Amino acid sequence: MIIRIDPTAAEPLFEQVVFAVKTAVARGTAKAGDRLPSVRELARELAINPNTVVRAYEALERDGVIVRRQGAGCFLTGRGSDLAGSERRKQLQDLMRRTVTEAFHLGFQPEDLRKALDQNLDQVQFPEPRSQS
Amino acid sequence: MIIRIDPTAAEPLFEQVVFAVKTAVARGTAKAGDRLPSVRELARELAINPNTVVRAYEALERDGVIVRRQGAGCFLTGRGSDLAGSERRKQLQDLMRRTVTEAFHLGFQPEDLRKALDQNLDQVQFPEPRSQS
Amino acid sequence: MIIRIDPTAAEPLFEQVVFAVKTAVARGTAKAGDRLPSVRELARELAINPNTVVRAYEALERDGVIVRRQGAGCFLTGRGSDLAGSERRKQLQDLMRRTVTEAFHLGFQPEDLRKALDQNLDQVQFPEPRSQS
Amino acid sequence: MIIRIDPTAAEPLFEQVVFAVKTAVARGTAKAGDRLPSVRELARELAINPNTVVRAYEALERDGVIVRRQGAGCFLTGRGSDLAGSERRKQLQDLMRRTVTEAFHLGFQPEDLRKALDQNLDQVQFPEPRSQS
DNA sequence: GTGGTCTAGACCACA
DNA sequence: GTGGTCTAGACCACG
Repeated sequence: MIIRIDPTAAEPLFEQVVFAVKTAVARGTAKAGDRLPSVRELARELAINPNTVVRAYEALERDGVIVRRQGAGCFLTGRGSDLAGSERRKQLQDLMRRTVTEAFHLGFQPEDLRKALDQNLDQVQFPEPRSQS
Repeated sequence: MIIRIDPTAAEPLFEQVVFAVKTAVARGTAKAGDRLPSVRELARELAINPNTVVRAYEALERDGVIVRRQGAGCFLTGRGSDLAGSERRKQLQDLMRRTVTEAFHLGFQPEDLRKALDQNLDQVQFPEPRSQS
Repeated sequence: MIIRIDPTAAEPLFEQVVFAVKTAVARGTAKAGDRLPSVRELARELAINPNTVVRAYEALERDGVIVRRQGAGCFLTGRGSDLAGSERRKQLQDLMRRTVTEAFHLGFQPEDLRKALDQNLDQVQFPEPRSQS
Repeated sequence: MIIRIDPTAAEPLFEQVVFAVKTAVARGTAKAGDRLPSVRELARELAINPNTVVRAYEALERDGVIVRRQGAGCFLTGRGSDLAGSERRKQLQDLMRRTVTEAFHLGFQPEDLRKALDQNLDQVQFPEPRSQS
């Protein structure tokens, strides 16, 4: 898995790592069961503090994206959010509401948003929808 | 203008205020020229420190949403963003990429995102697209 | 980077800091990637309150001159302004109109202004104009 | 003399009035000896508080642009700054240094500044230069 | 009355 | 250690 971060960006480094891993999973670059680089290894690669990597992995485990197995390393789970349905729904709403509001203030029109959404959807490998449920 | 915040939320108080104002503008609840509550007034209403409101209003002015006029008050501008086209474009991409990635990890499908987008677009009063100018 | 301020001047302290940093960048005394003094350090040096430095750094970040990175420090970007062309143009006009008008009332002649402009241009390290890109 | 102000601008109203008068003088729209509108009259015209006009006229008198004669009104002087030579010089330098520095950070090149200066000089009616002195 | 600036001092998040 | 947020309270400038 290739993880790249921009040390000059305003976003905290550990969040950049978290987002990079999530992006890799979403794009299909990494799959369930894959092993993440060790904390020390990734810290060296990215030239950042190991504590920063630890914090990123903690956040990823909290979000259910990885599991940390003592001594063995960190592994990608089959993306599973263990949130209740109502909470999941609310999170999507919050994300989209924020995006739409900010885009409005940037002067975009509905069509711009729909186009941007479709472009980003194209880059993500969604799983086969489970017929019902 | 009604502004509500949640003091228990993780999001900083001043950012909650910023977003509340932006939402009000986007929904058409507040229009260009409208005056915002005074710093002291809003601070009292929300039971927060006046300086926190000041920071929120500063951020809103930075984003071109309001102007602050000493002695007179703070007013909605109605102007859009002053950013260059390339920067605007990049910001929309970042917003949408983040939303799509997070939604993927929450287990949503493309259709869920399209539906959520449309629902949120319905609540926003977009300006008439200017054909020329 | 040497930053000096005059506590007796009418100009707000944080604006003096902002201008001092911008001047250092313009003169080539400080370059992209350079780290600014930490908030506490500069506050101690200038014998002002840390919050005043924070306000200055916030303004510099708003203007795209620096990025502030939590836990790491503040760094010069080297990026230019993100403003749209029309807004950039307007700001230059406003600056120059103000200068010409005030100089007129100070009794200067056009030649004095041209000379003053050239003298100041000499002290600034302008980037190579990019022919393409 | 036509004086117009923009109540939505960030610049304080009284400063806008001051600058409008100075601009009128510089452009030759108003000449030495001309009488300014009375405080009440201008306040009514601009729909602003009379105290704001009073403050503007005080500032103009302080700058030597007008004289206020009890009972008779305010009159334009033949633009005369009573500053010492060194102080005059310093003020021009400060104005130009500020303009050049800000323009640099807006991404302009020396040629842009020279052009902007010449454009603004063209609109100002400079007096015949006194041969020596 | 309004916002603008500054100080003082606290606690938290990031590297 | 760094910056980020929040509180408390002062005094000044503008309308």
